[in-house]
Amino acid sequence: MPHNARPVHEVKASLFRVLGHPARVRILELLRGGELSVGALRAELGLDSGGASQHLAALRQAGLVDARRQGTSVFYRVADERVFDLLEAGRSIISRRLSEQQSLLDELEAS
Amino acid sequence: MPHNARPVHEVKASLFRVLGHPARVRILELLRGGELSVGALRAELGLDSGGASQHLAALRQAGLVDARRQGTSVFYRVADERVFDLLEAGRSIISRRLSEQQSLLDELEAS
DNA sequence: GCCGTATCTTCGATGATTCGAAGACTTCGA
DNA sequence: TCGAAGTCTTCGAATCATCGAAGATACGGC
Repeated sequence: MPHNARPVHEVKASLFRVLGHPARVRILELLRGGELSVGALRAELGLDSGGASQHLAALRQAGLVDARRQGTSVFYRVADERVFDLLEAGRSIISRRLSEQQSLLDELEAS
Repeated sequence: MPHNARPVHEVKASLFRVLGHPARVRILELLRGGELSVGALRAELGLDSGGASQHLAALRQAGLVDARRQGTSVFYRVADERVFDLLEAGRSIISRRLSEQQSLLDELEAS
């Protein structure tokens, strides 16, 4: 019977906080297609090397990605496919919000 | 053909950022059982009235909860049941991480 | 109208995150 | 061993979120 120093909701919150940055969301989405090197990610994201490393470090610390070195390049992949469930749930909530807003606009226009 | 001022991943990130606070995660979990008044939430969370309102305001702005006033009390409910998918996906990722850590500990102990 | 209860907002201080620049480290090939 | 490419870390400045205290607002009962 372990003595849990950190309440569950705190751990959960810190997981969500890691996803709370556009660059990190995009990184995960890019990694959906398979592993990518930092260079490839940088090219897509338009980040400088420092910024890319910082965000990747955050994702690594959170245990969401794994890194593999090959020559001078480092390749990243998602560590747990379930992050995509998270992203998908997020997408679904947002798309619903947007379509509700759209309905409001339509009503407004029709009145 | 809308001109989208905000890239999707930014919207997504801000959704996750709202969940990036223990108190807000707990609020949503408490609301899983149905609507609750601010007073009831405060009692569970141990928050002062200012703090509770601030967090509830954040959730409201994000469109994750709706409020209903009845007398002097305000009752909150989740606006979109899918947030629970989000929380559930988070729980699942965390629980996997924990069980992996546990395996490591077991190995260590057995060696 | 006035009071008490419940909730919300605002404000300034404090703490955490992010950004950009600089330099350090690792690996490979010449 | 040296240099170049790729990645990582560190630092200070700027930005953003959070906390606690105080006052503002909304409602119902008297």
